[in-house]
This record gives sequence, C-alpha cells and structure tokens, in this order.
Amino acid sequence: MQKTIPTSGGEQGTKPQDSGSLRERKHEFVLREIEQAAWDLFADVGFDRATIAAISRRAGVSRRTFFRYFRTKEELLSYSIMHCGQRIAQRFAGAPKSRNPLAALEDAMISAMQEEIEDTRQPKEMLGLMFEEPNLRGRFLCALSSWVPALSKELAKRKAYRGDSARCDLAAALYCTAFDQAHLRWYREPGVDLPTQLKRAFRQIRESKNHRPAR
Amino acid sequence: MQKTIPTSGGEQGTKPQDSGSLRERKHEFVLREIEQAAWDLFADVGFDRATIAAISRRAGVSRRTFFRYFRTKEELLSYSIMHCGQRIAQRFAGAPKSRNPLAALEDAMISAMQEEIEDTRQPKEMLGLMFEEPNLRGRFLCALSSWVPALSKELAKRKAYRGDSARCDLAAALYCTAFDQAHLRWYREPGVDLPTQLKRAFRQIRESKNHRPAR
DNA sequence: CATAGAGTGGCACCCTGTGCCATAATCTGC
DNA sequence: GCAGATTATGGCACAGGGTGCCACTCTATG
Repeated sequence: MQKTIPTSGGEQGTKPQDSGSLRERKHEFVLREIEQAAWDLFADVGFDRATIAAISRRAGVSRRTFFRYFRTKEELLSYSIMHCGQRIAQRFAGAPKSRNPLAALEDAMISAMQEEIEDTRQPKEMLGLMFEEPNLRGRFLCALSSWVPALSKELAKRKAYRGDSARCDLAAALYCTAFDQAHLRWYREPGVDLPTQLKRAFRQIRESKNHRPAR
Repeated sequence: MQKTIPTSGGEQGTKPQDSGSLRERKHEFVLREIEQAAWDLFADVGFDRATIAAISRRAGVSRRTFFRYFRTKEELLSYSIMHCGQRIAQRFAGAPKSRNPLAALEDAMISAMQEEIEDTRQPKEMLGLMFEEPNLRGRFLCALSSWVPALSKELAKRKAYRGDSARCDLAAALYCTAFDQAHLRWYREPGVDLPTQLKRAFRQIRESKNHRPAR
C-alpha cells in the first residue's frame, strides 16, 4: 500500500528533473497524489458528490492536509487552467516580434494546447466536467478571464491596435472566448480535433477584418 | 417594525400591477425583502462576511426560509443577471427582421441596459462585487455564457452567418464578452457611460468586418 | 366553519473551510 | 551522528453553507 517517494541520494543517481530538496519533492509528490485521487473520484461520482474527506482518504492524507495543498475543492481546477494560461503566455511572449500580434497569439494558443493535450490524462473527461457542472463552469470562465491582463499586455507591447490598452483588453478577452467556444465544440463534436476547432474560431474573429498596419 | 403586505381587498383599491393571489403577492414581497436585505448587507460588509443568518434576520425571516427563496447565496446574483439576459433576448426577438442581425443584437443589449440601470438600485456597487469578488466573478461569467444559446438561436433565425449554428454560437459568445468588458471598463473608468462603452466594444468586434449579404 | 394544501420555523445533520496546538519529519550547523 | 530550528502533518473545535424532516400556521376553497 505504501508508495515510495523518490529519494535524492539513492543508488541509481538523481534524475535531472527531480530537482530540489527532499521536502520539495515530497510536496510535489503529495500534490500529484491528491490531484490524481481527486480526478479519479470526480470521474467516479461527479464533482459535487466527491467530498474532500473521500479525496483525502484516497490520497492517503488527512482532510486538514488537503487544505494545505488546495485552498478549495475548485482550486483543483483553476490549478490546471492557470498552468495552461502560463504556457500560452510564455509561447506568446517568445514569438518573433515580426509576426502579426494576433497571429502570434493564435499560434501560441494552438501549440500550447497541442502540448497540453498530450500531457494531460483524460483531457476530454476533465473538460466535460467544466462544461457540465455549473460550479466548475464558473470557475473555468473565471480562470480564463484571468488570462486577459497578461495577454493584453503582450498585445500592447507588440503594438496591436497601436498599443491601445482598452482595445487590447477586449481583443484578449475575445480570443479567450474563442478558445472557450472551440473547446466546447471539441467536447461536443466528436471527430474534429481541437486545433481545427481553434483555427475555425480564430478565423471567424478576424474574418474580413483588415489588419491595417499601424498607420 | 412590522412591515405591511399590500392587501388586495383594501379600501384604496387593488393596483393593476399587484396581480395574483395574496399568496403570490406575499411571496413576491418576501422575495424583494430578502433581496434588498442581502444587497444592503453586501454593501455594508462585503459578500463573504454577509452570512445568510444575518441576511435572514435583516429580512425578518428564518434562515431556513431564505433557502426556500434562493437555493444559494450566489443565486441572489444569477437572479439579477438572468433577468437581464431575458430582457435582452426579448428585445432582440422583437427587433424588425429587416435589421442586420448583429446590429439588432447590439441595439437590444444597449437599450436593455439603459433600462436596467434605471431600475436597479446601486448598479455600480452590484457590478463592483461581480468584478472584485472572485466567487461572484465566476457566477457572473457563467450566467453570461448561459445567454449564448438563446442569442445564438435568434441570430440563426435571422440568417446571420447563413444560419450556421456554430458561427452563431461563437458570435453570441463574442458579443457577451464585449458586454462583459464594456461593463468592466464602465466600472473602472469613471466619466464614460455604459452605452458608450458598449458601442465602443461592439465597434471593435465588427471593425472592418464586411457583412456580406447572405449570397 | 372545515379542510386541503402551501408557507414557515426549528431542529438535526453533513460538508466546506479555518484556527490552534501537539507531534513528526526535514533541514542546518556542529 | 546529534541538537535545535524549521516545516509538514494530523486531530480537534468551530463557524458557516446547504438539506431533510416534522410540526405548526396561514391561504384558499367550498
């Protein structure tokens, strides 16, 4: 029953990605255990019926400890989504400055999501909860809208809309909405992959919009 | 201390808008009492610190009864927002069919909000809570996104995007996002009124988009 | 006035989330 | 290794959100 925590001073040599002290690795380990236990239970009985006591038991920690890793049950979600937002922001910031700002944002979202899907266990199941459970839908949208400032800032830095922050805010928000809707369609429409749905949504946003060069 | 409930058989005659039986009017009355008590308390101490016990006490009902009027504390919000969404949908549906579909949607949102602001006590304070309290932000966005199906349906009926439902969905969602962002700016930027903010946001969406007639 | 049905309040109960404290584990310097 | 500082953990108590249940009150109807 006891699972082992990877040791740093072990005989088989420390792997490069197992960075940090034992304490840090342990923390990371328990975090993943809780996360996994939670998602397993969500899949079994749904979000609302999965009590924190049950999640904790499944993860092998006390209820009190759960709250030291996640402030609320919903934070289990925001967690994944925030991480996803950071990925997108990083890629966006790393894109060549010569690229059209909106096109760079689109690229960042598409490529980040391709990677995200590969990394995530049961991405569609997770997404299902986000769309079906009203509680989670709110959290999801709230997390999405929290991406706006960072994306808007990068748009402004790249002189989209001549650097007008209000317009960049709105543009970022619109792209997040397209992101959401593309996921919704991907979830509901089997057979069409996510990148295609994203591209369709983005095309509709910029459809017939003439990106007039900054003066 | 005792407030009186408008009687139907009173000497001063029944007012036309006080329709329904005594039971129904009483229900409506208590509903408003709770709603008002809640918003007053929210303004005083914030959403989180306003306990349901305190709201109920202020409204003169028991805690148990509160939950017979509102399933959750957050529902106090969704309530207003849903109502607002219905208003918009009604106006949209009532617009002349000859009008450009997207323009009709814009008109509906603008005029509905003008009326809404007049009807609402402290509209900006309410909005403030929606943007500042993370819990409420999620609820707000979730309620907003629940408008999408109805608006999309009406867009499709009016042959926007040649009736393509996927595109209408996205368009409706984008307009809701513009709606949200306009409110955000209105809240943060004193001195510019809401209709102006809405118009600015809408202009950016359709900016340079050529509404080609449906073939 | 009598009776059915809806509204109400009080109670017990479970779950979420937090503060507090004792205990156990890790880290640091020796 | 070892002692002390630091941090993680678990258990407990407690406030608040939300629900089921039951007795009681009020309305609607005849």
